[in-house]
Amino acid sequence: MSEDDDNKLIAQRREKLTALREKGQAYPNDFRPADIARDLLDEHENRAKEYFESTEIPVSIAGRMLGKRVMGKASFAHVQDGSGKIQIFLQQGAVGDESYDEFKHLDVGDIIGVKGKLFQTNKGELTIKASSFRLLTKSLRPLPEKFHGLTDTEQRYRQRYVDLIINNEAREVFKTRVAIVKYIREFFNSRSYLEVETPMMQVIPGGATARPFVTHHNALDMDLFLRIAPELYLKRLVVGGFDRVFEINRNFRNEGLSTRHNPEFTMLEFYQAYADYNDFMNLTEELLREIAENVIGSTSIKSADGETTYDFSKPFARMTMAESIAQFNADIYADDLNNLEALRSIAERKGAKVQDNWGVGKLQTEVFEATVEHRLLDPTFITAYPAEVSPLARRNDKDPHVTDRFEFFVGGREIANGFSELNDSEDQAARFREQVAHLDAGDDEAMHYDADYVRALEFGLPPTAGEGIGIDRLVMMFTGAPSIRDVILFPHMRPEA
RNA sequence: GGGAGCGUAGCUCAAUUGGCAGAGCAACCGGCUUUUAACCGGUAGGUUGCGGGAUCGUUGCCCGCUGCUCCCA
Repeated sequence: MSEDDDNKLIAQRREKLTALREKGQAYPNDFRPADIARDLLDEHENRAKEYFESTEIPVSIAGRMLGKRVMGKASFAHVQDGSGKIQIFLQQGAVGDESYDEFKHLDVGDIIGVKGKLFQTNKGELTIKASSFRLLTKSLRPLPEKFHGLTDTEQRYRQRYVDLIINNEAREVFKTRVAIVKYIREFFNSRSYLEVETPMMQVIPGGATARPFVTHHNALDMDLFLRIAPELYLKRLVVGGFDRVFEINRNFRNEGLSTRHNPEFTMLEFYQAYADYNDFMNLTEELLREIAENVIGSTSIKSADGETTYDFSKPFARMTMAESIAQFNADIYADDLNNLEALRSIAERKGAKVQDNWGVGKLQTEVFEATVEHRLLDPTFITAYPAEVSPLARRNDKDPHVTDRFEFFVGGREIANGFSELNDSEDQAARFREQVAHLDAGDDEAMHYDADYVRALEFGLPPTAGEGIGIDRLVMMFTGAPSIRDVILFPHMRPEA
């Protein structure tokens, strides 16, 4: 945007600011509110009107003035602070002629401090009857209209500060996000997990299959990659003896933008020694049900379009990938899922991607993603992912072609991915070599060979379960947000103009 | 990367077949001492996203660019 986009409205307010400067300090910082709106409302909202006539409750508050209503010699407005908003009432006789005249010339959006006492209006609203007020910060830019608010999605994302000032729902979504993250942190802390931080800049981008961002370290004159996952570092910590660790932090993936993809997003990953993927399905179920009950306040979660609800109260469904394909595709025979030729024609028929060098496991996964994933509405665990698409997961004892892995779905979207960790260093080395072959064949999402990680495994990773949960998608699900941009404060946008 | 739609006053939106670009809110002036989308009267506010083209004439038609939204890969 240009530096000079002033219009007449802004020019008028600049004139008011100039007048303020001439009178003294235009940006004072010596007002200290003793109260916040939410506490005043919680404590006094339900009192009888008469209570305030016999009991004087002196209060002071500071915040942004919204909804100014001047009616001759008396005025109402609301003051919004970080906790909420409360109404103020000014009478010319109470604040004085000069001060009242100043109030009449305040603009909606100005930040003020108010002192007074509580009372209840005839309409029953708890209100501060002002004895005095002060302009603390002049607002130069007009806010969006009070009734419709700011609806333009582009401006809501680019100027999130305006969105937060004016749209209560936006504020609530982000407060819910904070509450969910806080709940998760306490959930793991109370189970003796250590919260750790691992590198954002990695020499070898590992732990997931995705294209990384590249950056450059000048002093070392070498390229570094922004991490696509913390997984391999967290498991190194389990090798080091931290039996239970978790990290909530940013990942970066160099992919397209969509309603479900932001180039940087927040991931929860957690690892526990002497546990397996079944233990983690149980733990996940416990965590999500508790978030629904304690943060959202309901185990039936509304979909983004409001037309469906997802039930978190009953046990989450669990089935293998092969079972789920059979369940949603009456025309696919179970035996064909293990026959490369048959599977290839099924995949083509179902509109899934097919490449010549793909094996049974990859093709099964493509068919699953094309025909099953979007239909998994109520909370569902899908297990037994093919080893071919799970290079870091432990093979199943009975069927080495699949792994002890699950993904978790709600509303047709993947929320979590967990598995018993592959702690056989020789198998891991072989799987890395397989990935490198894909990499050499031109698959720029395939994994690199991480020799230090294999070395760590050679020291001995105890039997361990691990899992990642995408926090942004989790918050979308719990808040019914249609786009990931609604749950990220400052989502990535192309530059303006 | 491909397709469709959108971009008009600070905000929310109009503008008939291509014929003077308008309303509500916000702002400014005036009135009003319990309003809450306050109310009443008046005033002012525009490079119609950017650039080109066709036309006597464009917000509207054509081309290019740009940002956003949705769908697809």
